[in-house]
Formats: sequence, structure tokens, C-alpha cells
Amino acid sequence: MTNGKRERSQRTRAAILQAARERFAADGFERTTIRAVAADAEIDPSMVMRYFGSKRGLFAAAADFDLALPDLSRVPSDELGAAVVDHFLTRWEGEPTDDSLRVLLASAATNAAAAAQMQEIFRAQLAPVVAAAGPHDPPTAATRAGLVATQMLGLALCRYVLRLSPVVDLDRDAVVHWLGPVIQRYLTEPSG
Amino acid sequence: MTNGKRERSQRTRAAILQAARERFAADGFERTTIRAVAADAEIDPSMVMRYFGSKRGLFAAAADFDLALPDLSRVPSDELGAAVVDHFLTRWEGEPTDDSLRVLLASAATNAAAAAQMQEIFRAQLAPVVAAAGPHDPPTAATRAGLVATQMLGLALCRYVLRLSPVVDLDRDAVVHWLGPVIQRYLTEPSG
DNA sequence: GTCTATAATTCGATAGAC
DNA sequence: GTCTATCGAATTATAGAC
Repeated sequence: MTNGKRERSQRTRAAILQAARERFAADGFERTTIRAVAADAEIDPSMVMRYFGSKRGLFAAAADFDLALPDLSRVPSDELGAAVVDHFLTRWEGEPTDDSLRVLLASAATNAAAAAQMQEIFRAQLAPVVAAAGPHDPPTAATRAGLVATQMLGLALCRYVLRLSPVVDLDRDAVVHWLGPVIQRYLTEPSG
Repeated sequence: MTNGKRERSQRTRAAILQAARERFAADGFERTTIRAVAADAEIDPSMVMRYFGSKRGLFAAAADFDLALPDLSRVPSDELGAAVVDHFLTRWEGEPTDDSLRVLLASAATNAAAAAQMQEIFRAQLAPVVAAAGPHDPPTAATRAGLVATQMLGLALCRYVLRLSPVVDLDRDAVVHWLGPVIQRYLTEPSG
């Protein structure tokens, strides 16, 4: 394959992936059609099959992402909660916006593979960072990570998916003000 | 119509509705088929159409529910958080279990009507109870209700839909212990 | 009230020309 | 690599017999 063709192939692949992320995030797995993704990417539907094999393969590629959490062991212990909340807000509302979490949120409720992927992301990415934030059993780091997930995913659900107006209307500082101490408690409070 | 026929009709309708709630809760709106609901209810698919008009009509009937929140103005102010968390746990895990919230959660991400219904339930049922819990602006009762929604819906999402194991493994007392103070703060902390 | 039969769509996936 | 054409399956919804 020539370099020109390879570059074009990579561009096509990237265009498909971007269109797929937007569709999956907006409509979920079931309602997203390969035909619609192809139309958004301005290519033929059969190309989606060629590049990703199947609708499930396309979804797996679109939903693969990295929380990119910072190393909490370097954050002052009394600022852990605010740091975590701020990080997620940046990740979800920064430029350019990454739709990957919304892809998973919109599909995890009705797609076992998506739910499993969400579980794995929090197990493999959030729990170790929580553990590294400091020794504080009980409860275990896994339990603390689960508690953090209830609040952060609940925020994402209400703010980006359900779009509950009082939650959408909170500005960034207000979100950190209200959720920061909650996450702080989940990360550091000793008893369980 | 004779009384016998009317009773039978009511039983059929109730059987359809129960089967629909289970299917919608487990699979969401898109993946749930009228055929599957009818098979579960052991009746003909066309009967579902006769009773509920359309798949959307069936969903609307299955997703209609009442949070049945208690009057918080009668709860001691320092027990508000624990009372709310305990109420939701009873509502979601009591006998018999009511799947209605899971019906909405599983569909709200990909179904605009479901998201709107969820918004309306929290606006019409949660916000007034929060307001009645006592005067405490700012922030407004709507904002406080929104914050409560982020934590309680996040719990429901992680515990019942995603089934994150650390969250599933928490017993009732642990949930109240961890979330109670969070809800307490969202309901009563003055500054905003 | 309950059923059969089917209309009318839509989708994922494949085959194969170029 | 890209496209046309189409298969086979599944769905909602309707029409009408009994």
C-alpha cells in the first residue's frame, strides 16, 4: 500500500470513528445504525463493515477510552476531592470534548458488553488511583472507588444525559463546591 | 360487557403491564419487543396493541410511577439525609420490588420521552418535598433537588443497572452510612 | 376479545464488480 | 479501497375472520 493510500485509509477510519462516537453518544447502541454513521462520515456503509467488522466491533472501538486520571498521591490530602471533581469536569467539558463516556453511559443500560466495559474501566483505572491516594482501610479502595463512581456517574447522568435543568445550570465552581467535599469524604473518611 | 369479561380484561392488562415493566427494565425501550412482552404475559402480540395502542403507549404506562416520598417537614432536621436514603432503598428494594425507576433509567439515555418523563418526576415530586423540608435559600430547592438526584440516581445506576460489584456489595446500613450525610448536606447546607 | 395473516419498513451483513 | 445490489431476518402495526 502506498503512503497516500494509507493516509487516506487512516483519515477514513478516523472519520468513521468520530461519527460513530457522536451517534452512539446521542442514540445508544440499538438506535445507532451503521447506515447513519456512514452517512455522517460521508462514506459507504459497507466501508464501516470493512474497517470494523461488525456493529459490535465499531462500538468497542468507539467506547474504548482512558479516564487519564492524575496521580492522586501527589495531591495534598485535603484537596483530593476537589482535584477529582475538577479533573472529571475538564475531561468531560474541555476542548475538544470527548464523547466516549457518554457513549458508554447511553449504551450501558441496555448492552451487556457496554456495562462490562464500564465496570472494567472503573476497576482498572479508578480503583488503583484511589488506592494510591493513600492507605485507609477500611473500607477498601474498591469500595471507595465504587462510592466515587455513584456520585460522578450520577452527575454525568443528570448533567449530560437527562439534562436536568438545575444540574445543567450549575457552573463549574458550583459543581466543585458541592461535590468536592463528597468525593473527599468517600476517599478519606476512615470508618466504614 | 359482563363483569366476568371485565375482570378478565383487567387481569390481562395487568399481566401485560407487569411483563412490560420487567422487559423494559432489563432491556430498555429499543430492545424490548411487543412480541416478547406478549410471550411473557402468555397472550397474543396483537392484544398488546389493543390495550395500549402502540409500543410508546405501553412504555408510557409502564414508566408511570410515584416516588411516594414522605413529608420531610415532619422529619427531625438532622435526620433528613438518612430518611431520604432509607426511603429510596425501601422503594427500590422492598417487597414487592417496583421496577418503574429501572424502566426509566434503562431507557432515558436513548429515549427523549423517557428522559422528559424522568425530568418531570423529579421536578414535580422531589423538588416540592425538598422545598417543604424547610426554607434554606440559597441555593433554591430546585438546585438542592438536582444535587440529590445526582447522588441517588448515580447510586441506582451503579447498583441496579451497571451492577458495579463494590456498590452492589454494600448492605443497606452501609449505603445509609455513606450517602446519608451527603444528602443531608445537599438538603441543608446554607451556602451555595 | 382473541387470533391469523400479512403489509410495510428497516437493518446487519455479504457477494462481487470495478 | 470503494461501490452497487441484495439477502435474510426482525420489527411495528394493521386488517379482518371467528
